[in-house]
Amino acid sequence: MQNNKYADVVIDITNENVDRPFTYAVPESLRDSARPGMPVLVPFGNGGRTKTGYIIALKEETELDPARVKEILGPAGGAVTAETTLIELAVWMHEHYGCMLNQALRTVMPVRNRVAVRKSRLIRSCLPEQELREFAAEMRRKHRAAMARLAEALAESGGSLSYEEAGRRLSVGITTLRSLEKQGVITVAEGAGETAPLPARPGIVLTEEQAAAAEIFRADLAVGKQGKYLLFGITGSGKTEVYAEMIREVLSRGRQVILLIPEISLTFQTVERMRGFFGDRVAILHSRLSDGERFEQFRRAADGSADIMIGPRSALFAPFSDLGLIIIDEEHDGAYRSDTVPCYEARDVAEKRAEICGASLVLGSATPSTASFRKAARGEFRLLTLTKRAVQGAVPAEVHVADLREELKSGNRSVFSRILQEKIRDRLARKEQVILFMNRRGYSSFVSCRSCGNAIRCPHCDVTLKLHTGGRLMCHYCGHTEAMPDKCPSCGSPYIAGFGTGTQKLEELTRKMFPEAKVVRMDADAAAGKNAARDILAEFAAGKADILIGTQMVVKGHDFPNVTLVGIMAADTELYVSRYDSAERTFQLLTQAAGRAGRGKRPGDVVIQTYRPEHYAVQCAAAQDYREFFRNEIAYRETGSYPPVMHLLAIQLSSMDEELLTRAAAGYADLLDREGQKLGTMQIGPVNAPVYKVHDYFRKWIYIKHLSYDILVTVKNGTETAFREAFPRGVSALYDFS
DNA sequence: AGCACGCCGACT
DNA sequence: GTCGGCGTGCTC
Repeated sequence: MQNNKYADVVIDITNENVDRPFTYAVPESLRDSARPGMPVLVPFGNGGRTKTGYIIALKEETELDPARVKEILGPAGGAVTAETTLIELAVWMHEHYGCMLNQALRTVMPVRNRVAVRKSRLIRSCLPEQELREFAAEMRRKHRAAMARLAEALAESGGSLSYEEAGRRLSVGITTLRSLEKQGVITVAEGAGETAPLPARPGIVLTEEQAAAAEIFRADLAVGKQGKYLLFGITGSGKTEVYAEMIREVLSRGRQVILLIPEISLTFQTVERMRGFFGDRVAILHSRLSDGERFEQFRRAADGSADIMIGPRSALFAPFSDLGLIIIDEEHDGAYRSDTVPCYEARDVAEKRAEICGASLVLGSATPSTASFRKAARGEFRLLTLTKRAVQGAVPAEVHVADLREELKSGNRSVFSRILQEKIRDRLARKEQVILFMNRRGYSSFVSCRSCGNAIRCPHCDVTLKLHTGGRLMCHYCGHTEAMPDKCPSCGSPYIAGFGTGTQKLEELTRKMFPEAKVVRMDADAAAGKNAARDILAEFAAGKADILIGTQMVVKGHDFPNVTLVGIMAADTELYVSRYDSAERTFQLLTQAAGRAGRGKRPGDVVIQTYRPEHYAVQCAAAQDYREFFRNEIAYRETGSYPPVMHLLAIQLSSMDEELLTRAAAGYADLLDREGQKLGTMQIGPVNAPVYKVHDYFRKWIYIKHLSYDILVTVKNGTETAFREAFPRGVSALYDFS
């Protein structure tokens, strides 16, 4: 039976009117190769213009008048045919996120033209090229350290080591080892080698806990069960080794694996270790690959020359033919949420893809998202726990909370609490290192006039300008800069000054307070300047500086064994942001920052400075008690009817015309009200976005809540068209479900 | 999204 | 008289 005469093709045009399949005839030349998931060129419209489309189904007949059916012109270049399972996934995304079919298809197509235009162009952060170079440098350092350890071991063993012994010393896999042997660096003892071909057995020894977690997974696989797991393991408990063991199990059954990581640059270590374990069977995606390089990585997944795809959320769509496992590392990370249409959450899409493909799902974190931990608590995910540090002798840091209100009362007006000052002095005396974490870059948080109180604002955004060193004022939302004026623009008074503290001012204050210390700073400004990120971090890692000051950038991933003190200067900035998940974000940040101290064998200290020491996010982070945090947080979500207890549809309306936006938002709210009456939704808004104007665009939000996710999708689909008809231009709407 | 078809104002 | 405005309507 030749079921391929006609094809259902979704045209790549983003418009509701054409958001459906069109039937085309498959030409003789494509009868063999046409498959669902294939990108094709087709004539479309009265003008017969050529458009790209995606075959989503093949069929033998059509009810259309044959004279009206046009023929596919040929395959569209530059893309790999998607797996049929990915088409199913795209259809699900279309329904689940209320986006158009072509948008969903574009998202799952293995290679497409880059369209990743951020909807809010925030300040450029650390340059990716620099990040990559920095990682390369870090890897070289790690390699050197490993070689030193190995040399020591070799000397002890009299020159030859078994693979297993060498692997244990180095904490690496056999593939690495083989290449070392080739280079003549090591000699492997007779008969000690592993004979198994790929997948290579990772040359690691699991701790009891790690082995137990891996064994639960293995036992499920052995009886053909594709489970969903939450691997909840404290910082340093060795989740990566467990992943490696799980991956090995799945590969040995001839199936493929996707490993998602939040950002390649910050988890370079994980990537390198996986490459060490599994060698050239690993394909890697990252943001700096050219289209051709991306294409190559996806092609390797499609043609079977790679079994493991590691990358950010787009790696989720790797075109594997028999996907057996999806792992999401650091599953709580915000980078797993797409900020372009469709605004999908990689965790949820991964769960769906795993279901479609009959694959297992593993989410891993030291601070699981409230949503995932709730699923584990309700038995939807199997909870696997790692409670002990894998490194022998590593001690968890001791956490101190400094109440900044008390400091002020006692007359301490500096940004350093007394306990932090004391501990910094102690570390300087002991030649140990310190990280100071400050969540605000720039010099001052705003500049205002002492005479009239006027604060200088960005002309394009609804925020104050931040003072940076060199007398420039900068907008952290749109990047606008201007010179610091010498008198108040509104009253002419010369008494204008910066208030509040940013990283640059903190650097200055630190130098003043600890003149003997060598201080370096690492934030978006420093990383973009001539002192590139890698130089700063390399300098610090090499012990050439005593104190590192930085934003989030310094919190993630980096491992500095000589750091025994972390100071979190203002732990509560996030808590003042009106988002239902700000406590969760605060807790995660504090826990992660605390994890930077005491990575080695020396005991570490963390000082959390805050105006809200009583807040449970601060308390639980200080006590390093995730479960207690979860209990508090889920209770808060229940009382506020927030996700994951109820589902939330956030509709963002934006326009350059404020008056039009106000009318459109009111009109949309009416529509939603009428629709919602029938369906029993809760509605909030329209309200102005927390930052009302960005880049000259005004933004308003409308929130809809309901216990049923599907009801929210129904509401969206039932009102969108009417809204577009009422306000055809000048206002854009963005839909975000959670 | 585009492009065609279709009914009303100021220009060669 | 015709060139051209952009309001509906359709695209396999």
